[in-house]
Amino acid sequence: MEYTVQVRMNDKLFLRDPESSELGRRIVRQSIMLIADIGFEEMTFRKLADRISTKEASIYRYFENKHRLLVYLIAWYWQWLEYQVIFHTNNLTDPREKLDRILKILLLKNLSPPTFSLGADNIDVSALHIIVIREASKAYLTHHVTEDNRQQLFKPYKDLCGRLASIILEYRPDYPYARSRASSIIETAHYQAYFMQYLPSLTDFGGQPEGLPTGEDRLLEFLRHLLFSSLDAPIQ
Amino acid sequence: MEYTVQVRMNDKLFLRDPESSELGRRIVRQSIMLIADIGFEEMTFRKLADRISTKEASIYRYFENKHRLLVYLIAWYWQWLEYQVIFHTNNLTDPREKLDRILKILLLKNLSPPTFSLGADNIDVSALHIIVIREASKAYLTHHVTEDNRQQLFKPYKDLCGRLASIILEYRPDYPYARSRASSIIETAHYQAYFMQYLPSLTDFGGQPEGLPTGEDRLLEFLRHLLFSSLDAPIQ
DNA sequence: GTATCATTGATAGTAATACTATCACTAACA
DNA sequence: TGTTAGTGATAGTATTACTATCAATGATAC
Repeated sequence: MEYTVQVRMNDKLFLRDPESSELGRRIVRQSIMLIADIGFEEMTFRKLADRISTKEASIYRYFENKHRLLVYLIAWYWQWLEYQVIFHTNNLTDPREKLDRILKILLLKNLSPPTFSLGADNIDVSALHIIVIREASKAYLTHHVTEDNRQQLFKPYKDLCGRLASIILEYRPDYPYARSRASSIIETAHYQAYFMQYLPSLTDFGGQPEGLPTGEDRLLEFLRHLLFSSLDAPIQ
Repeated sequence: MEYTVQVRMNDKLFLRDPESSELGRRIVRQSIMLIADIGFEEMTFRKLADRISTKEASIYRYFENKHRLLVYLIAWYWQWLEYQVIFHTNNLTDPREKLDRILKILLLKNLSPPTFSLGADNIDVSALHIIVIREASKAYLTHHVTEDNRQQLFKPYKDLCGRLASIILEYRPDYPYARSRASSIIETAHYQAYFMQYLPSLTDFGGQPEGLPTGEDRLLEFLRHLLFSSLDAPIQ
């Protein structure tokens, strides 16, 4: 039996629910491939329309504009990731283990099999992960953050951070920066992954000599050290 | 006597050196005001030209395109910041104190007086700081990072991170993640400052009740704790 | 079976953007 | 006095980010 857990997306994110039609699903799935491929700035609704043999105007019936489509994809990813977190930490009691597991999930390691991937069929989560790393900050680093935030567009990200923060507090109840710690470890994970690939001199995970741990593994080690050193240190 | 230390910018960043003419300087200074005001996406060379009473084509004689102008501004900021770091840590011997000082500089606290501001006259560093927080990542989160990187466009940022990394190693010679620690603390400083202002629920620095430290002060405390807990923790 | 309704295809069009090209003018300089 | 660099002024192009309209289609309701 296959479990596919549908994500309920905020309906401010779209004009017509893309999961409600075949065309809508193609828009979402193929936009992920296209953006991962050529980047968000270079992606246009015309190129996307050509790719899925439809018309620009049809895409506009689902998404108000390009930016909303990006926000939709990112929001979907965070909801998917929160589900992964819930799923993989559910049976754990030790908060340290939970945090450790979450770090791996952030790097898309030890994924649940596709059977359990959230949302309907065939969303390429790896491609989406690439997009999140390179484009997610563009979702909120805009002149209209406040308005977008008022429409709850960033709620999935906030929810994930909130969940992570509460596990941090399980581990260390008197830690005074739980929310900042949560958001900063997530951002750091993505930034370092990006730097590792494109600006490796900004990291310590550059070359991968034979027999040694890969960049990804060392990044994970770094994040672990970063997170637990801050949570284990005395306050003040 | 006034010291103005000229920044020598990478000449790949511009077509004609904007510091070499009055118009060029107006372009740089007013673009800072305009971008800080309306955001990078909304800024156009036409609006900028109108603002300084020149023509679009004249701006294109200095900067190849909008993105290069952004990269130029960001690069200028990093060079300015590195100068601040050198200046303010020069007389210190204790690496811990140096690091502490650098965190303040990252938040633009305890600035050197305008007398010592690097570069020619009247660059509004506070406005530029706002731009760096909101737009700096757009300088490298592009599809053409690799090409831009090959042209050394990000050298100022790398230099700053390198300098910070070497001070980290002064403080803790066997710390294995000096470069990643350097880049991540800088990114975290900016992200948290942004979140604090626009998405405060992602931080712990939201409301500022009377008599308590301001958000900025608590952010600084957080960064201090984050940095030193990681550098003081045992490895493995 | 027919009305109607929602969805898409197809075409067209607009305002703005991101440039490029050209040429005349001016001030500096050689 | 001639040359040149820099700028102003105007014009123009390709593309983008949309909006509008209407016909074709296929499903559903009666």
